[in-house]
This record gives sequence, structure tokens and C-alpha cells, in this order.
Amino acid sequence: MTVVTRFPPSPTGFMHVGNARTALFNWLYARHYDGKFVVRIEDTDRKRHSEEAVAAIMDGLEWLGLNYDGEVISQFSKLDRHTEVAKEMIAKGQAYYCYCTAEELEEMRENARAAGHKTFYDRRWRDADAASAPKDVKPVVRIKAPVEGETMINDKVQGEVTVANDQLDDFIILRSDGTPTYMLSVVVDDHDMGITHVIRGDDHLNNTFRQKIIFDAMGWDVPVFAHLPLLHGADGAKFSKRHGAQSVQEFREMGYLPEALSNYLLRLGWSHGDEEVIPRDKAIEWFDLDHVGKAPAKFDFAKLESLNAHYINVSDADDLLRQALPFFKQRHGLVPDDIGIARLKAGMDELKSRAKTLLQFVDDAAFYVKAVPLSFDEKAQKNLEDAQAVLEGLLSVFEAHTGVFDSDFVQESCKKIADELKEGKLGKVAMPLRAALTGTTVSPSIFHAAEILGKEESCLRIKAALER
RNA sequence: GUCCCGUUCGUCUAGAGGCCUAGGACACCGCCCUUUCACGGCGGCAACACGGGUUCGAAUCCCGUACGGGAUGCCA
Repeated sequence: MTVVTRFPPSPTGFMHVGNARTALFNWLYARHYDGKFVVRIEDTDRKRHSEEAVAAIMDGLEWLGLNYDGEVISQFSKLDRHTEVAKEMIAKGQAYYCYCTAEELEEMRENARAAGHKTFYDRRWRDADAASAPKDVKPVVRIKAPVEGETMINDKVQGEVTVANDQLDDFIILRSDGTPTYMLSVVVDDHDMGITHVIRGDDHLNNTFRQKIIFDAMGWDVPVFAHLPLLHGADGAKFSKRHGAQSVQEFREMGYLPEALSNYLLRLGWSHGDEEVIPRDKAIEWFDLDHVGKAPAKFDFAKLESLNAHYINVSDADDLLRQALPFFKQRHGLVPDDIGIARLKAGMDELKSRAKTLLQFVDDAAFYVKAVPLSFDEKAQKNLEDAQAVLEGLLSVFEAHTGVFDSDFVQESCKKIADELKEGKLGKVAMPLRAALTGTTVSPSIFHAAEILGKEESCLRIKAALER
């Protein structure tokens, strides 16, 4: 049997990282078993439907590299089929019309709570005579849930979970306007689409018992369920905006690589021994449901960042540059030209090993792209003060040089100037040079940076620093 | 309230009755490297929620307590 998993987002907002993790787990499971991964937009509630939200979700999937099989299904488009199933259940006596008003329901809810019951609907229309139905009330359709006994589901993550049937309501499957509810649609679609494995957040665990009633009523095979523990913020509360970021788009804007986010999300709740760095191909090879933990995990940005640093470090130069380009523009108003790109590539190894995020990467790399005159930050200004002699000395040595202008030469020159001016420490020369060439006091090896900038540009920057 | 689920270093986790003096990673601290900041290398700190059982033996099994989370919609 081919494994078919699904990702069923409701288009009500942007793509939450928790959702992204669910998508990732479903995708990995499908890919591991050489099955199919389908996307279904849960848009039965038209009031809460938004095209932008759908676009954001699809964009998030693409960015994360989670390709889907077949067409994206709109649940709303299957409305007729859902209604038809509901009608069939009514005909078979497995569902019925309920004419309760909102007020009546509210009253029942209060009574039930006072009595300490979980369920509240008293099933007053379950066996009522249709003739007694009020003409002015549009009915909903409710399922006839079993009243006695218990229901057990065997969850791949949660194990065997049993619930007493008296804890389950005769829940609504068709609203009074005739539209199907999520509980009905999800079951019909999962069956029609041949979904074999339902991997979702454990906030759905309780729903599973209700959904099983529909599967059973229709005589359909129940898929394998796996309920993943939810994601929490550092304070243990449900992961949300106030924890720093919420949507995958936000993580992208913070300069995280999709590889890093996926790897991090994968390790939240799932493990493969001591493995921490798990590239996509290994993830597909190793992923299973047996090693998913049952406890919710707290999101830790520091760990994500360290994984991000790793993936930046092992990235292909061209690919990294492509992803960093928008940040050059956004943070520094820079669009690297051919010379800039060449310098970035020459300095790539150092740049990559230093950056934890793409933001840091472009900040570190910006000086290669900037044009004279540079602006100097406060600390750089300070290094430039009283450095006239040092810079002039460096300038004349550089200008007089006719050989190869490489990092060894630059370093030798710095040593020479330090000796001449009786500046004991190399830093007394190297730091002003760094300030002059980069406008800051923090950068990769300044000797190597000078080599990359070249003799001409280096001299230009030193002059500009002297004339500032 | 009621029902369901969970609880190993600060965080993510390994752990399927003896391999555990509880392992790894991130964070943190220290040392080394070093022109700066990083990277890197080496070392350190740090956990089985609590109480009862079961067993020769329990982080692992059972029960209870505490704490946390989820559900309890004509939302999904």
C-alpha cells in the first residue's frame, strides 16, 4: 500500500512554525516510504478564508523545500460530496436533524458544567418525532454517537488512548445553513483522497474519537494516526508572536536558512540517537514515527542559530549569495556589482564561518561592497585618532610596492610600520588599518581583506580615512 | 468543572529493568589559538518532578500526588 500523507492548513493567517513542523513530518514520512504528500486547504469556513493566507502557506512550503504531489485541493470545492455523505448517514439513521436554538444550547452547556460533565448536548432530537419540528428553525445535522462503551484509538505516537463514549457528544456535521463542518469534511476528504497516515498536532487527539465515529458509520478504513506534541515558547505557553517570531516568513526575514529551520524543527520532538545535524537526505532516510517524543518542546532560538551558522558555513557560495542579496539591499542599500561579487567570493570562507544569520553575513560582508568614502562607526573613529603616522606609513609602503599585494605582504608591512614607529604591538597598526578599510573595528582578517580589496582600493580607503 | 496527554541538565534530547558513576547537542564558564570579533581545539558546570509499590535490581513497569499542556464551538 502506498503511503499518502497530507498537509491541511486552514487559510486564516500565515504559516506558523508549528504548522511547518507538521508539514515537514508528513512530508518526510511520505518521502521515506516513497509515498505521496498532498496539500489540502481547509477552507470550509468561508468567513475565515483568505487568498493571501493560501499564498503565504504555499510560499512557506516552497521555501522549506516541501514539494507536494498532485493538485492543491480546496476542501470547499468538495462541499457537495460532504453534504451527500451527511444525507446518506441521515438516511441510514446514523445522523439526525436537531432544531435546538442557541439559547437552548447555552442552557444545556451551563447545566452540564454545573453537573461536572464533559458533554452537554442532551440529545433531545436524537429520537424525536420529525413532525414535532418547529417550522421557523433551520436545523443542524448531528451524528448519532455511541452512548455506551468506550472507543480506543491506536496512535503511533500517543499509544493506545481510550475514551468512554459518554464523553463524546452528538456533534454537528452540517450547519444550519447546510454547509459541512470540519469534523465531517476532514473525514470524507481523508477517505476520498486515500490518506493512509494522519500526522498532526495533538490538539486534534480528542477530535480523533469523533472522527472515528464517522469512519465507522460509513464503514471506511480508519487511517493510521500520529499526534505530535505541540510547540511551546520558552515560557511553556503555546508558541506565538510574543516569543519572537511565529511565521516561517518571519524566520526567513531574520536571516535563517530553510535547511536550518527544518533541521531544528525536525529535532524538536524527534531524534535519531545523538545526531544533531541532519541534512534533508538523511532526514528522509532516517525519519520514522517510532522516535517521536510525547512531551511538548520549548522553542530555543540559540540552538536554531547554531544550526543556522552550520548551514551557512556549508552552503554553496553562489547559493548563499543569492539568498543574501535582498538583505544587502534592505540593510545597506547596496546592490553588489561584479567587483563586489568577486570580492565577496574571495572572502567567502571567512565570511561564512563567522555568520550565524544571513543578516550578520551581509553586515560583515558589506565593507567589500561599499564604495569610498566609507562611513566610520564610533569605535573605528577612535582607532583612527592619532593614527596619522601609522596610516601615512602604510600608504607609502603600499604605494611603493610593485610586487604581489597579498596578505603576507600586508602583514609584513604592518610589522614594519609597527617597528619603525616603535609601536610594540601589531594591533596598533592593524586596528587603524581595519578601521580605514572597513569602517569598523570588527572584521575578518584585515590582512586578507586588504589583499581582496587590492592595492589600489586599499590605498584609496586609507587616503579617505586620512582626509576624513 | 470534566475528559485526554505529558514530566531526564537552563533548552532540545539519548535511554525499551542490570551496558547509567545517566550519554550527546545548544547555551553558559575557563583555557588555547589570535591584529579585532568570530570560527576552531581542549576542559568544566549542570538533570531522571515527588511519594509509594513490583523486582535480587527501576530513569525505565504499576499506583497516587504535584505541576504543565490540550480538548470541551453551527473554528479548523
